Amino acid sequence: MSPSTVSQYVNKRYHYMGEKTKKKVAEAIEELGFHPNTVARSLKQKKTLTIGVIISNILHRYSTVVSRSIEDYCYNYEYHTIICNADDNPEKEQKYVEMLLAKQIDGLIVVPTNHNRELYQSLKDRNIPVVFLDRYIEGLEIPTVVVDNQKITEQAINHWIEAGHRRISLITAPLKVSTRIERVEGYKQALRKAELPIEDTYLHHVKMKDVQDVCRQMLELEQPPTAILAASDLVLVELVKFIKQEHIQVPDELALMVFDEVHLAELHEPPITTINQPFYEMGQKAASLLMDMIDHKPVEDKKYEFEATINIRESSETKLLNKGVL
Amino acid sequence: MSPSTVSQYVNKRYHYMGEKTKKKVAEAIEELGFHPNTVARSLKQKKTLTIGVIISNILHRYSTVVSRSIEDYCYNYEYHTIICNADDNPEKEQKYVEMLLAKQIDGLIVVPTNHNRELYQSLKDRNIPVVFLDRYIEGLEIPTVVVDNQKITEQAINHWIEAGHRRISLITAPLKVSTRIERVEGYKQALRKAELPIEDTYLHHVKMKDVQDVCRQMLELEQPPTAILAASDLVLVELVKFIKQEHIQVPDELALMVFDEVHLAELHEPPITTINQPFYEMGQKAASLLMDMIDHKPVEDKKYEFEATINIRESSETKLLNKGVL
DNA sequence: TTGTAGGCGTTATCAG
DNA sequence: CTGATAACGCCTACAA
Repeated sequence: MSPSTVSQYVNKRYHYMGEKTKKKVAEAIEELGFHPNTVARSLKQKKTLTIGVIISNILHRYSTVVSRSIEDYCYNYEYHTIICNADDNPEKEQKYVEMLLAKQIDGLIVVPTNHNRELYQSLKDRNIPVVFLDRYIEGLEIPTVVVDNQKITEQAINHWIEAGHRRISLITAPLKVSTRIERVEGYKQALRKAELPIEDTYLHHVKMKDVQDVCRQMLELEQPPTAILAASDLVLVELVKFIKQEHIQVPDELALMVFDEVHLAELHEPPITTINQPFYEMGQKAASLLMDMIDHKPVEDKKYEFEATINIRESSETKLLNKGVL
Repeated sequence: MSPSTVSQYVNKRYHYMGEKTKKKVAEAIEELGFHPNTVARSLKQKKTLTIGVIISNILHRYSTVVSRSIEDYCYNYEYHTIICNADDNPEKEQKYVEMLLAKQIDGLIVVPTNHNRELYQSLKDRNIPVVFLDRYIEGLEIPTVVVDNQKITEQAINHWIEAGHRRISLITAPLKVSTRIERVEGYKQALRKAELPIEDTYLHHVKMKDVQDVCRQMLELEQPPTAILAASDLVLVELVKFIKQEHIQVPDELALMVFDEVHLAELHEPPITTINQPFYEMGQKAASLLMDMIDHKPVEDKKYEFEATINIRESSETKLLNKGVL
């Protein structure tokens, strides 16, 4: 009984193999507790049946959804995923990319930090199948699965403008990635179209540790905002801490909205309006695009845009305007 | 310039190598864009510098903490982690174990589903370094990092008994694992010591989708409970939904406590008392034990117990007893 | 100090 | 239908 015969058997290429041979092999495998070695197989076949996923920051709830979605998709295709958390750190991102490539992964899904253009370009040059998720990087010709952040933000702000709000704030993390920049753009666009002024005092892009500070600054303004849009669940956590501490009434004194559905929003008193991005579907799409690239099927290098929706709850529906402390 | 010279260089074994040789190698590497192939290296060295982590259910907040903790630890040791989510499904758990072994991981950290004894035993027999986390499996001689769930639950229930509560409820997921069984035991023990009756109507181990139902059942009792301990964040979510729906006043009508710190608890109105398990430290410990096993250092096959603590907040501090609707 | 040869476990190819 | 052989890319001896 030769290695190659066993190999045939293990890989179910035994159309013709003699019954007794099959049986003998099966018995031997059982008896010796033989388990094929994926590493050797990968070396020979130059395929690992594994993809890498680099998440920007696992603390965001949506990261969990995305990684879960991709894993689910791969599970059905007998592909495996290695999930890495770059922690919003370009160096860590680079290290992980190199590690994953050294491990000969067949493809890569990245929520890019946006500070590694050369790295991204080199992936492209090396012909590594790559799909970006959530964030678009200008001029790189890499398929990217995103939401139209500008549009949905404009809609959200419009909702408030139509309800009579005139002093609307947006708080986001630092503007390092397209997602946040587009949200700011949508915010400005909505104000512009309504011919409202764009006040620096209402528009903040700060680190999480500074969110409560800018809230306090706004609270002390002569004309504090009557509504705040939090650009992520992490911003919301800080915002809610502040609101509780200051005993601010939502929505009467201050209206709220937040990007991404989290339990904290749904179960807050009052429930908080959320902007929902279909991250599960987006993860599936990214995985499916990547599989196509790996199989050398043609894939367009473009933005694959998904629709976000606003789930209106009590927190954004101010009843009596111009009565707020903020 | 031969492969071995390059290998020496890449592995930094160039104490004696001639300066010009070093330079030549470095240049060649740069020019050809050479990247060592981990797969081939692993095959030769029979070491992948990778460990597998199997999480029971990624929906629990603590799973995120644990996987993050292990990843952090490994990052410093140049080890990589492959994280798998068994979804509380023993079959999935088994499939992942086999996959990870086929990938020749050097060790395994598992939050076991407890329905794969044979599998666990076979790992032991095959001499695969394994560490269990959060859940203890009787009679397997595998190092296990846990919290003393019985003790901390007893303390928590005692806190309420001392405050005058007489009708205390515990809601947990089905009793498939040691963690939950121990919590029930601690609950019973506290009641027994206080010579209070153990009522089936107050003690529930049900699936998440049934949590609201048992809450409703309890609400309709002649003597509804005055306090409920939720045995996980997932139970809490269901419980809070119910409480909001029924407009139950916490803590005046019903006192609350929950296992595991989550934003929902901290930021709930009123803030919810949490039982905090040091999962980050536990993850670090599990990783460090595993590394020791991989390095063939002696590791005791025992329970490594960590202390949980109770973070008392408003939700558990009923002011006026025996006034509740529950 | 550098180069050569053999082997890690698997599979593809081709001869028996 | 089955088995021998080479090769995947790297590393370790050992030889030069």
